[in-house]
Amino acid sequence: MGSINALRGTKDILPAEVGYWQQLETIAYQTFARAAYQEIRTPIFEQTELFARGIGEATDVVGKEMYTFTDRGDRSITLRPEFTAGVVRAFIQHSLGSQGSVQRLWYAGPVFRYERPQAGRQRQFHQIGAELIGNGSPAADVEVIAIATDILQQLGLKSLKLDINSVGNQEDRSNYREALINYLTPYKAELDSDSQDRLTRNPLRILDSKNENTQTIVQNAPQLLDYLSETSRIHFEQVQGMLNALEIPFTINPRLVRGLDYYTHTAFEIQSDDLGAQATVCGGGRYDTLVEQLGGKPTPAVGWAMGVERLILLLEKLQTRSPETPAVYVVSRGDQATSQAMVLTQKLRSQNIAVEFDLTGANFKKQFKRADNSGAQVCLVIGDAEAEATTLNVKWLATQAQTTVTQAEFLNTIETFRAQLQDHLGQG
RNA sequence: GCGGGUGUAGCCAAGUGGUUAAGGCAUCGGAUUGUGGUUCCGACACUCGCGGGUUCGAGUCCCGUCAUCCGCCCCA
Repeated sequence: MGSINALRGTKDILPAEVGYWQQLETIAYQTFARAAYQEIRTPIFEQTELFARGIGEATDVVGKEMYTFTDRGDRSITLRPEFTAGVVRAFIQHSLGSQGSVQRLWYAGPVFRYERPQAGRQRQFHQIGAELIGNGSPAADVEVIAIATDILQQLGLKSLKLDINSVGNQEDRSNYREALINYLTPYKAELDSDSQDRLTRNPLRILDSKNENTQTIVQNAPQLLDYLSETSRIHFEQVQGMLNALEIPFTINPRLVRGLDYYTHTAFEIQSDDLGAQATVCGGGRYDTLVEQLGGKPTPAVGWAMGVERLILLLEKLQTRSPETPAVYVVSRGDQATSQAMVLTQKLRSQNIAVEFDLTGANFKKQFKRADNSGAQVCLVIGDAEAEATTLNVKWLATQAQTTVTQAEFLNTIETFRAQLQDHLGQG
């Protein structure tokens, strides 16, 4: 076949499933609006250095998953592998925090990672996320988590688990890192090969290895929570207290270590049991040093991102959504009739009634068959005879009841017609 | 990047080296040239993801490649 297909790891979102996307986007948009969050849109590509510095050179995302290329001006460009770095860059560039005010931001759009695709993992995928920049209180962490759980709940997604942890501040973490390396080094030979590599590069990630042997070794490792400073511990406890007050169930997972370098203090993840290996549906945390790291003033911040495709997978399992159907199907035959029918159709549409117009001019049998398949409640029919008399037939498909009215009268009583449609909708 | 499974029409598929590649759904045409959801008839894969090889003969076996799925890694 000489035809061209969508690239590996990319997908077309077809009409049959786009309803789920719209549902998700609508709910997210309304939830953000209620919480006084404003949308921000940043470029899809940025200087490579932004991500290298922001996400961390040692991370897998930067090390092996970025779509990086050189443009015609010899600049190194990268398709965004996540939103936070770009949003923070915009925050700094436009001095959004200059008044010392809090910025509550949300975003939605595609991101790109060069990975091997599997269920719930694509090379171009979509995220919806929130960033609260300029406030370091535990209440900020909780606000952001509450918005995430609110959205998921409105989507009707049950059996999701919220895990939280604290990775402390940078000092806590470097102390802990040292302790962990000291503990693990004697076992080095017994660790799985991935974990051996991570021992120097990113030892905290060894904690969540899936290798059984590694897990038994890690059982007795020192705990990150024991290395938290007084202020870090208090912060974490306050977060937990407020989550309890909001009756948002959570589990403390001391092994939860997120893969991006910028996290401090609170880290959290929301997972589903119904997605196989790619279980995380929402991930986020606090990142108090990132703004400064990217050249801004020291500014605390917290945020999360949701994976849209993974949520859609869950929604599809949960619901059978009927596709959008028109209320009215218009059938016509003959040039004059078709012209009159088109005028009627546009009038109805301008009155906010959903109308599908049959363009085929085929015999009435065919057109009625399509009318039936369309799911419309009512058929408007204009043939040669009706065109001659400037009338039309109104046929209710469920009852087969058909009446003839003049086109002028039909347009004058369009509100009555709409009410009849509502009645039929109501009977469902 | 590593390990394993799969790939026949728009969709679901039968096919286990031998004449013209079952069947179902959907679609289109007709029976019924102005009225639907039923029924009946007909059409719909010069070819089995793509390329090469073995063989008298390949959808079927082998190699490569692409895509997809599962797991690892990682993340949303």
